[in-house]
Amino acid sequence: MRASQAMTNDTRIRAAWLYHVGGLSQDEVGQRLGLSRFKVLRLLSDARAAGEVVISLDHRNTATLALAEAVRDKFNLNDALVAPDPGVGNAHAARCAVGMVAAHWLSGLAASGPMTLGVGWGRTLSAMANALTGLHNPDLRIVSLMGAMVRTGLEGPIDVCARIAAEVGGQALFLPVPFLADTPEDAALMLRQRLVREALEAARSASHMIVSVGEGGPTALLTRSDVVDAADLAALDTANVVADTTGKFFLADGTLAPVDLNDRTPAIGLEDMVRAEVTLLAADVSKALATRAVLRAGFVDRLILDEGLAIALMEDRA
Amino acid sequence: MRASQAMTNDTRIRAAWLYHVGGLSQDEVGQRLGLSRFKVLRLLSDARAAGEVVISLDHRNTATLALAEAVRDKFNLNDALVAPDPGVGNAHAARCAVGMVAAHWLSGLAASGPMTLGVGWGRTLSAMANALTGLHNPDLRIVSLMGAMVRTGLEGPIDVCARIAAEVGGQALFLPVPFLADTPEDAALMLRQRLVREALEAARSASHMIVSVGEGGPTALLTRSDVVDAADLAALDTANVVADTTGKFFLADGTLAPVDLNDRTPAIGLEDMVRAEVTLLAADVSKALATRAVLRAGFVDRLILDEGLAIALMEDRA
DNA sequence: GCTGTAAATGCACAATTGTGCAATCGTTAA
DNA sequence: TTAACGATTGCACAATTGTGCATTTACAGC
Repeated sequence: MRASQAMTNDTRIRAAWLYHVGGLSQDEVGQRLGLSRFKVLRLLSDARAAGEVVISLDHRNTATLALAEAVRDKFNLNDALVAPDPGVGNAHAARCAVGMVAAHWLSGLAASGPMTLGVGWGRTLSAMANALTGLHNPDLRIVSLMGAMVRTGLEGPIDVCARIAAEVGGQALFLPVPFLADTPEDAALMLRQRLVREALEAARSASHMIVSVGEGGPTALLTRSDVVDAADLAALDTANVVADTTGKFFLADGTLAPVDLNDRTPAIGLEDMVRAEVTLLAADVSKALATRAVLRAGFVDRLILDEGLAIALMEDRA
Repeated sequence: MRASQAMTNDTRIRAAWLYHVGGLSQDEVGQRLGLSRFKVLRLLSDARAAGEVVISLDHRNTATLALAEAVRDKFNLNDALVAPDPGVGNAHAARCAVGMVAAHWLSGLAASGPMTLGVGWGRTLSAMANALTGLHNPDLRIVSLMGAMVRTGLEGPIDVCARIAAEVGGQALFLPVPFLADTPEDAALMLRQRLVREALEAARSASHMIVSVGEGGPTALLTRSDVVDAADLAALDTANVVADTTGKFFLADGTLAPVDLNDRTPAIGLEDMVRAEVTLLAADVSKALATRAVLRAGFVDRLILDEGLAIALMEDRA
């Protein structure tokens, strides 16, 4: 956010309308609003960053439809959606693409009737929240499936959950516990708290869950968020953990890793995920190994991924 | 649509992704897809025209919120929504703006549960169909409130109805009669046909209706669509008709005009509109007179209009 | 095969948009 | 009051995007 405090949202929104709807040039917008062209330029990119301007686009083309079908069959899924290759090798673009497709799918799913939706966290889910538009359902309950991080940006469990709820006009529920407890006993104790149990109950009863896959390794977002310390990191490494979702760490064969971290994350259990209809978001080829591991765990019903990752998975690469 | 037949949607969609999601320049997109920059340029504008790329933006700013409240109070409405001024004086931009706000409102309204939605026709409703995205509700029934035009573009009753239904994944129902019958008796006869009665029944039972306001005068879309002939036009003129909706022609004071045209348009009746929750779309200051007339008729619950028209209405202009 | 017509393409040029950087403004701390 | 710092602004220039028009291509009718 570059704009000054004095420059209210109003100017930004007005500029965005003049530009995008009215089709005026930035120069003309500037004249009309009494601003320099440069100010308008910056206002417009702020508006995009603030999510006041959302572009959504069709993703159905024969290549991705065929890929989706192939992925669905290969991994025995109910459904698979493939976002077209955004053309740049970077993971950020892949996350945007997957987020956009996921947002569109969610709009269709959650359009009607009351529903409890469990959500994970991460940059891909954050991208989905960004792309979410048009969905408005006050009877939607968005519940975070795991504890909170102390310091994150827009990607933490609470942030993702709250942003989705705000956009759809529904209710947000958080699990009021830290993402990671110091000991398994502490984690269990936290989950026994009355207020926590209430939220946990809601999370467990979610009919649909949307989670994303983490790499579990030292480069993953999780391990870079001050959540796991050096000792835990070493434990993950020696145990050969390759993936994580919803506070669970997995080995390449899809089994839960024998690390005590798995008992120290106060969150819903695997059995809850088996019960619900789980949609996994996976963006970027770098997630190939991790995605395969989570899929092997057997609780995923629907996979939304980008074209590059889909191809990698089909070719048994990386 | 400029693209050749051989150039499938695939290329267009792929180009749009590379450009909008991937952030590549048109040149880079061209290289990657083996096309010239110019081809890409045209592909992109086709994609926008085809509704494959939809941009939606926030419209809430203090100025329009205040205006909306003022309009609501002045005309005793349940609700009013004001789209920000798109900055160019032309009516097309105003229609886009109103369409966008209407689409967003509709997404919220029709997100959940089964519902029958009656729709009118015209360029503003067409703009709404264009801007509609994210709404997916197979239990939605879209029914046209009036007969069909023989020759229109994307704005005719059938087209608007079908496009909305296609976008939301719902069912479309048409009134299988011409917009205008030769005599009142013919109109009545048509409405007695079994198949027509069925559709009419659905239209009458619609809980919500979205219609737009026509000017009724010689410059209006209706009078330019080959529907009304010279004699009818003269009748409208001498009767001082200033507005029309849903096949009804109104005088400035909001009463039905004493012209036989009002008995020759096979459509739902005024009493049906009183029963339902009616949303009126009105775009551009040129509709000020007509809008006021329709509002006086007393069946409108919600008004969605653009800033310019709202100001004109508040100032009792035109 | 030939020809006329319309669509599609590519190009030169015009307009718009984006970027790095230096100048300016405002604010805080000495 | 001044020094110092960061945020904001505007500018020159670079890159990208859009347009009118001439040229090529595709194709239907003869």
